Amino acid sequence: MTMRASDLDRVKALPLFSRASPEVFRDVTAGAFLQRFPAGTTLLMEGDAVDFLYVVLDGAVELQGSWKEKETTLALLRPVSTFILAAVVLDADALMSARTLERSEILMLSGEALRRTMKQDADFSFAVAQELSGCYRGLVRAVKNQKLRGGVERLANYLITQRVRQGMRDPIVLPHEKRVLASLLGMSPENLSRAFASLSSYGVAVHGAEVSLGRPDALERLARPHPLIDNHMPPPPGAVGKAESERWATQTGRTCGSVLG
Amino acid sequence: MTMRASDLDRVKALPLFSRASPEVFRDVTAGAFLQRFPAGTTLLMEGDAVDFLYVVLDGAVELQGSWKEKETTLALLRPVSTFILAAVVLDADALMSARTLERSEILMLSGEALRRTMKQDADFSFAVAQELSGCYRGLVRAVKNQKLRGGVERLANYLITQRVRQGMRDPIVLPHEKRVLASLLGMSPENLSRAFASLSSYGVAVHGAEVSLGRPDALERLARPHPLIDNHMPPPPGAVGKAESERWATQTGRTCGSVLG
DNA sequence: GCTGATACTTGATATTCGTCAAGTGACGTC
DNA sequence: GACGTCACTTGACGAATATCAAGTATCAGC
Repeated sequence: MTMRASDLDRVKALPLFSRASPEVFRDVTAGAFLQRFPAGTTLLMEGDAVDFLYVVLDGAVELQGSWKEKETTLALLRPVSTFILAAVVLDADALMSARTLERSEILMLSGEALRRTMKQDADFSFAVAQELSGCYRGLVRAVKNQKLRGGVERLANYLITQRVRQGMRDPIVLPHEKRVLASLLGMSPENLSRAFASLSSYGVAVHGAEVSLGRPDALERLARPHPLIDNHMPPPPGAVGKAESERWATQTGRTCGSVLG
Repeated sequence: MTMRASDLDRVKALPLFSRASPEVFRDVTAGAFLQRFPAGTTLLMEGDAVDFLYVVLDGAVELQGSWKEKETTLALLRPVSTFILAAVVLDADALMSARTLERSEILMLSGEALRRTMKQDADFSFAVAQELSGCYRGLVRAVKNQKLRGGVERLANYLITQRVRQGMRDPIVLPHEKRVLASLLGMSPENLSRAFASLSSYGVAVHGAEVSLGRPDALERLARPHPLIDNHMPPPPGAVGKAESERWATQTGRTCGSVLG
């Protein structure tokens, strides 16, 4: 309801739907609705039944997991991204919570309609499988990043990835609060500060959310970015999904959440 | 070639294929071949192009990722399991290496045939999407396990999961070498030894590959297993896939690798 | 301009974890 | 039966990381 045509176009541009026939797109968006949420709203709790496929059209969403009073960020989503596709396909409970980091516009598509459409249209099913494959590979990268690298190395690679995504501009700007970034990188906020400090000897200078990579070459020798972990990409010409991203191996997209930042 | 009918039956029983029509199953297994490998054989290297969907029919396979001379185990596979489905669907390079831990029988299905069949049959495509969703959720669990728990906690939960899978028998038997287990749990072999030692105060006694959980209740209070991380399951009545496993939320299967052990 | 809240930083300390080194034990070969 | 290999264990040490505490900075609201 109350959905701009331009919003629908942006959804249609997602790799999930870009090759779908008009009928399939109509079926899948039937009964969909657009909703605005303030910052800090919990959209979904771990363990909840999942009835919708969510699409972030504006704002920012954090996916997090928790255990024993501890929380960790699993992914940070910016427009245009979908999330919890896997739970929708299996009609299962959510494995992570989702909360808005800013005031956000979220499109909600009926999970039941999505599953029904999949069973009727092989091409659409295939597109969903491709999307899921991209998400899966994003997580494989995340596990490798987490298990093989130390905190400083994760930060260094994060900065290099951001530099590529932001079109090689020099002062890159951190897209999220540092405490959220710390959680994504798997460290305490205090340690993130110290990690930034220890990167100063490689030319990194921090001023608020602006980070200048003074000597990218030196930083790169430390970070040792690797295409099978970091999935660099050119600055998004259009909305690109994880599946596309994974196929070209030199891009990364928005769909399903940039698990590595 | 030289494939027993019972082998084909076991493949057909995989959730990926169990609901497939005879024609679909014929198409997907066309040109497939069965191969025997000795222990320690590398089936696939990180970065290699992936031409086949692999199915472990006998033996054991380790999936690992590497960076800068370091390696880590991402999953351990026992029969009947498939692997690198995501790379096959996207026709992309492998993000992990695969090597046999024992003498193994591996069935190799043409990736091209699989993709072609998916585009022709919506039901099969849907089954693939379900399988991928299960694999994705397995990885989400793995990331949460890795980021939220310490080494001893990961080991304790691993032991509890094994106990459930092995039908609550008391001396459980570790299904893999301790060094491999250590890599899966994200710690050094030395630290795994120490972690076992520190669990002795909770009743855990180790004799070679046999581990007795003397006081499971005490261990459980330390481990705090959680259904949104650990995916316990009854001992496999038949081959069950990650998708099924994820749907019922109280099972776990073989397909795509038991990422949590 | 003051004030409170919040994010961030910095230091001190404790815990976890990896590495190096030595030693034990099981197993297979000769 | 002696020997070598390899997995595993144990101890000592250092590096990485978390935690607690205090201090700084920024910003919104009064």
